[in-house]
This record gives sequence, C-alpha cells and structure tokens, in this order.
Amino acid sequence: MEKEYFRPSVTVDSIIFSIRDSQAENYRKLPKKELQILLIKRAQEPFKDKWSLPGTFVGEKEKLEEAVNRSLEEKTNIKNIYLEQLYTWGDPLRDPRTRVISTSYMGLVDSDNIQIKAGKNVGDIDWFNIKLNTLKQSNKEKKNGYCKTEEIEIILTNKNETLKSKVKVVKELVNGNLIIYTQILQSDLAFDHAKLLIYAIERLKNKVEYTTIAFNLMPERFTLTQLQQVYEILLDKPLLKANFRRKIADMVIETDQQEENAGHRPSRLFKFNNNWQPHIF
Amino acid sequence: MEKEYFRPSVTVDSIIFSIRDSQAENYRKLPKKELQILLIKRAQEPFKDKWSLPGTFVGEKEKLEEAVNRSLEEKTNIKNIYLEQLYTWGDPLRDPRTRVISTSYMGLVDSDNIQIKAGKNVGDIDWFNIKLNTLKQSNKEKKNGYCKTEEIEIILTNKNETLKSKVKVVKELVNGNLIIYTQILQSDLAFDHAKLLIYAIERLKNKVEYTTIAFNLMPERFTLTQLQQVYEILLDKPLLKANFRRKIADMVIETDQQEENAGHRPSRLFKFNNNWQPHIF
DNA sequence: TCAAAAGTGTTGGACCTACACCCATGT
DNA sequence: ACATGGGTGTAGGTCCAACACTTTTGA
Repeated sequence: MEKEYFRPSVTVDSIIFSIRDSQAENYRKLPKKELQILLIKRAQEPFKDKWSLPGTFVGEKEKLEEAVNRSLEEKTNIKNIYLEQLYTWGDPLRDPRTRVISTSYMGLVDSDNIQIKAGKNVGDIDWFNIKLNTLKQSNKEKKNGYCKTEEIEIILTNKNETLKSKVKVVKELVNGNLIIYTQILQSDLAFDHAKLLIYAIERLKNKVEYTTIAFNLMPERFTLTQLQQVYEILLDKPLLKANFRRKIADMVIETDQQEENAGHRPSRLFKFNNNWQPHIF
Repeated sequence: MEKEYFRPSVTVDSIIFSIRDSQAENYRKLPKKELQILLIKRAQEPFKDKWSLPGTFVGEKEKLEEAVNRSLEEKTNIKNIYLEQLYTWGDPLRDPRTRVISTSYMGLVDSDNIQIKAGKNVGDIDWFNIKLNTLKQSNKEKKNGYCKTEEIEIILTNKNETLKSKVKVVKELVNGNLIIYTQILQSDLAFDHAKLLIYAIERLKNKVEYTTIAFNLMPERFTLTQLQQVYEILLDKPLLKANFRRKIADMVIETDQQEENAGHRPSRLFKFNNNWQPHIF
C-alpha cells in the first residue's frame, strides 16, 4: 500500500564559535582577541584523523535539536548553550559513503566558562583561530543584476596545526534577490565542512548588527571595552568608543564592580540587561 | 564495517505566496489586495482530500532545491520562481506514517503572471486568502527575560471553502536570544503545515523591511501605489505616500508608460531597478 | 611622570515622520 | 463639479559619525 521511497541518512553538525584571548603584549596593553571555532578530530572513517565539526546521525525518535545537544554533550562535553538552526545541506555527493543530508546549527559560547573534553569517537578536540583571506575578487554586471565572485582562503590554527581551505563564493543578485553558491576548491576539513563554516560566519556577522547575539560570547560580567572588541572582531572594523557606548547603552546594566591592577584607570564591569527587548518582540 | 544508522524519509515543502486582488468596489476605487497562499488538495493517504502545501520526497540523486523545483512543476505547473530555504522540521511525530523530516521553502510570485494547474497526485489546486486573528495574548516577565504566548487563528479562504487552524506560539527571550516554539491546537491543513505556514509568514514580514523581496510579488511594470499596497499588506500597517516614495525611490525606475481609464489622474508605471544593490552585497 | 585606557560632550549631517498642499482625470 | 487617487514640498525630531577633550590608574 505504502510506496517505498528512498531514505537518506540525516545528520546535524554544529559550528561553535567563541572569542578568545591570543596574547598580551605588555603589562599595559589589553590582550588581543580573536574569533575561534571548536573542532574535533575524527576517530573513524571516512576522513579518519581529519578535523571536523562536531555532529551526529539523528536518532529514530529524536528531534533535530535533541540530536545537536546530544552530539555536543557526547563529543565535546558542552551543554545548555545557545544554538540556532542555520541551513540544511543536501548535495547528493557531499558525503563519500552514501547520501547524507545535514542540518547545521550555530552555537556561541564564552570559552572561559566551559570545559571542553574529547568524547565518544573523538580523537582530539581543540579551539582553532579563524582567519579569512580574500585571494581573488571579481564583480560582473549582468542584465538583471550583478555577479560577484570571491575566492576565500580559510586558515584555521591551533598551537600545533594549520588547516587551510579554499572556497569559491559566488554571490548573484538576480532581480534584487541575493543568491549564493559555494564551492570547495580545496580543504583540510572533513566533508564539506568548509562550506558550512563560511555560511555560519556570514550569518554570525549579519546577526550581530540587529540582535544581542554577541552577548553569548561574553562572560557574566565584562567591561565595555571587552564588549567593543567582540563587536569589532565580528563586524571586522574599528568602532568609535563614544558612539559604541551610546549604541549599546540600553542593553547593559552597570554593576558596582571594577577591574583592577590593569596598568591604567580601572574600568567598570557591566552585565547584560535582561529587560532589553528587540524591536520585533 | 559501516554501522547501520537509522534513515528517515526526507521531503521538501513550499509555501508559495502571492498578493492578489479581491474586489473593486466602484469604477473609481482601487481594487483591494490580499496576501494569498497556494495550496493543493491531496489525492492520496494520509490526509487524503485535505489541503496541503505542495511538496515531495527528495530523490536519491537530487539536490533539495532540485526536489522543490520538480515538485512545483509536477504538481502546480510553476517554474523558475524565486525560492528561499526557510527551516527544517524534524519532530519525530510530525507525519503519522513514519519519520519524515521536511525542509520548507518560501516562494513569491505575481499570480497574474503564472498559470497554475493541478498535476500529479493533486486532487485540486487553488489560491487561498490568508487572515490571522490573535485570540489570546499574554506577556510574562521572567528572571532572565520575557515570555510571550499568543494563540493565533489562521483562516484560509477560497471561493468555496474556509480552512481554519489554531496555533499556539510561544516567544521566549532568554538572555536576549529569541526562541520560538509553535504548537498546533487544531488544523484543517494536512500534517503540521499550519506551523510551516506561520513560520513563513513571520519570515516574509521580516524580510520585507531589509530586502527587495516584495518586488517578486509585482508584475514587470507597476504603479507606486500598487507597490505601496503590497508593502502595507506585508508590514500590516498604513504608510504615508510621500515617505514611502522617498524610501523606495532608488529601487525603481520610471518608465514613460502610464495607466489610463482609471477614473482619476493617470499614474506612471515603474519597473524594478536592477542596479539597486543592498548594503550587504 | 607618563603610557594606556576609561569615560564624556559637541557638532553637523543624514534620514525619518507627520502633515499640508496642488494636480489630473473620467464620469 | 467632484470624488479619487497621483504627486511633491517642508518643518521638526531622532539618530549617527567624527572628533575633541578630561580622568584615572600602576609602574
């Protein structure tokens, strides 16, 4: 009675971002911060010993969000974090084994506040620094819009390793509609995870401007300069202090604590203002 | 060697919107426009003879976008339209037969420009007018944010039928992160399609403000008042003419054509400006 | 004393809102 | 003539970028 349809495997993968200190230059200067991503080293084929996004197959009686949370806890020891569904990847050839459709989720954490640990089927786990280089760029005018092609090099580094990927991103504007194609030219990451990463970075940068998403990357209490550093990294441009502070004034609450022993005037600590409501709400 | 994992079925479903005239009152007044959605009547179990979103199972060697386009062409006769992936729905109980995971796509068309036709496995096809009523509403303050609960009645009507659904939408603001749960209380639509519809409407309304998405609903040439009507329907509020025109001035190009026989001063026809670039591009 | 960062005030311009007003047409 | 919509101008307020300036600390 019931026709037999083709059944693919379905997985979830998570792109976990954090913003972490690299190094302080001297006692006076503030430590530099950088955008980082959490990767795990695969213990099994395919892509054995390759670094990859933490993910898992979706269980028979499991919601997608349940699967993401389970995979994070099992493989990385991360629980109860902010997660957001991004996109579903269904290219028939994206997994060499068999047809696997994957839904990607983005998570943002303050890495000082969590303890990562390599879990089930995980060879290794680490934070990797993210650097993007635009190698080539072209901009063509077409009859119903524009076509912008970029070749982007993704360089991921931890203390010992450097992972490189090269991705071609074609952004087309067809009758005002933005259409994006991505193609992996070369990648040290498993599967098509370089694509998932590029997409997540793009989304993260967009959402910073109109949500309070960046506060997920902050500790409970923070200075306004720390917050500004995070915004500057995500927006990828320097901001003017006075203007930044006016802009985020309503989203934070002053505490009576201060940071000390900093080699300069102590800065006040702030916390997120839970009474803040976005315009949409 | 390869462990056997559970495999669900995977489908794609499309929410196709259009803005269509309802009725003109007299020779002078402009026709009223309303937001409508394209539905098909199922010819097979489950939910036989129920109205539903056009969708299909994803084929073995088919991309998700290929599956959406195929299903639209096969079932509704629609080709080459603007489509956008929205969300992937994975609740284990959303299909009574077996585990089915579905990715929803949103499409926007000018319905005067396409010819719909009931295709394969389609009992009937039609445009339904969309009306949303908020039945109940509550707003609770919590220690780390807010919780807003809404009971929404969705009324879909064509010439002969009225389809009602009732949905409970819980919007929570947890440390600044907007989390939305939806629950179907009652629905005349097949499966959980009322949920997919509510989600798509929300997304459509949001995107109108910062994209040129609304132009997909317009014919090739249009008057500025027609365009304003579309914006007013999507934003669900009246706009001031002078201000609206200044806002969209750069997105349109004046043509030398005019509308005539309208019972009032003839209005100039405009077309979309393909050289318009959004800030992000 | 002084480098470094904390923190605040001012000014000009861009943009948005609200409202007022005149124009052209078909019946 | 007049109802109806087409079309434009202006005044006031808000918001934002850019810049200048003062304050406080630890070594």
